[in-house]
Amino acid sequence: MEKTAIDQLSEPQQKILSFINTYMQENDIPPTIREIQHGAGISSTSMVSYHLKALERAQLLNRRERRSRGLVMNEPRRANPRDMVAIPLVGVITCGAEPVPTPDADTLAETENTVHLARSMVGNADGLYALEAKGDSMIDALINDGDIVIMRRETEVKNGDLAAVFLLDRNESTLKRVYKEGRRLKLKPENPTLKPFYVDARHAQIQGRVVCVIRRT
Amino acid sequence: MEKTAIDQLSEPQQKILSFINTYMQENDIPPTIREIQHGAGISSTSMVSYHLKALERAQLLNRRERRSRGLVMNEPRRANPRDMVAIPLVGVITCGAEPVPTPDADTLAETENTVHLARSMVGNADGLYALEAKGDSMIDALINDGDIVIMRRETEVKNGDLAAVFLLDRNESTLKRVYKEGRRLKLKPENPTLKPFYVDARHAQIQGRVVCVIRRT
DNA sequence: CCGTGCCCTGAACCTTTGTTCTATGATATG
DNA sequence: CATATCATAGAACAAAGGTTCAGGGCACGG
Repeated sequence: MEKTAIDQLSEPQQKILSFINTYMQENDIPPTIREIQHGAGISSTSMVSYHLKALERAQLLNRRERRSRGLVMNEPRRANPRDMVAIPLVGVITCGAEPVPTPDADTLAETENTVHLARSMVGNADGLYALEAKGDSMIDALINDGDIVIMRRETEVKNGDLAAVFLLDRNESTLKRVYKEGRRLKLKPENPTLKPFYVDARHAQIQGRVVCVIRRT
Repeated sequence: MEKTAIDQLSEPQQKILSFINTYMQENDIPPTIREIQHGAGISSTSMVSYHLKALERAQLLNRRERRSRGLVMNEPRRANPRDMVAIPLVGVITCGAEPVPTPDADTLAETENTVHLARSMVGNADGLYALEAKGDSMIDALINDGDIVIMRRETEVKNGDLAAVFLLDRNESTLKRVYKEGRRLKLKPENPTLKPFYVDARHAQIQGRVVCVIRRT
């Protein structure tokens, strides 16, 4: 029974809470005491302060003392909103031929198409870019036409990582799980019904690691 | 050549920009002028103001006049941070037997595991829940062990939607593209190398629509 | 040499904003 | 009834915070 009884808050407190929420929706930053006062129809700043203390006791928000706009909402349902990453959608993976494009700074700057993901899904944003899969050729990586592949530009990967590998002798790139085995690489399709195969490590070049695959339907 | 040349900003301006970014990462709200002053090692508030004006001209940020913490970052790479959805991870899709769990309000409230996605990826948050795929049995839907499937609870779907269908006669559920054809349903595996098959519409029950599939590696 | 465009200093000014204090009812609580 | 406790009003204070101004140095091209 110790859950925060959001329903049995006094009416002004409910008003304050909902005002704060809509305000933050619109402005991205918390309101000031006086903005709350007017927005929630409270008569004085001291009353706002009074109610805020109550809401703080009820664990519905925290405050940073004496900082302007020092409200911090306690909403477990909402992740840290800053934790979103925009990933540039820089190109297309086609039949496997031609190297998967690895973008440079210029192409990144020109990209207007982006994919948004929570940072918790992809970690650090450095070197991330997104590719759209075209055609059925990536089927052995369980990737379908239209899927979005999130890549991180890297030249080395750990054993078992799913990576984009450019095969010099075939002049094509492919997405496979990579394992170093002496001076050759074992490339294992993501599709468990298919067999792995092997290439000379000197004829393969790691282009990036697959961080995430997304299929929108 | 009219692109915002982020590289040729003066050193103090770069410092200010990067300070604002780290500050907002940590605190969720923009810094004050004086916080910038100290954080970026600027000698006076007027200098901060001066540089902020320059950055504003360069379209790198906007300001709300005379509002405390009135900075608004202009980062095309960052979406509206409020547009993130937390989706409860309610269960597991196993071998296909037993219905895919469709959560009720209670189980939703108890969920502590959530998947965060940009609203732009999934649309409305209503009825969304997430399932983790276990085993290789979903291979014909191009879904692998460990993949996260984002579902929206629905009982009707449009032709061609990827949906979870519970087959009464086999007592199992499966993810397939669904097409109505008279009084039977065509169920088409997501894997283009496999053939579709047909079931009597009265023996099939739509449980939800697949909104998105996510593979983290 | 002079204007122009930066970058900078130091200070002052005034609004915004968080906090606090006193006084006043209303409502129980014994 | 006396006395806590809660909700409220109004005002004032002090600190935080945004803005502005007068002035100085430095480089560079006319």
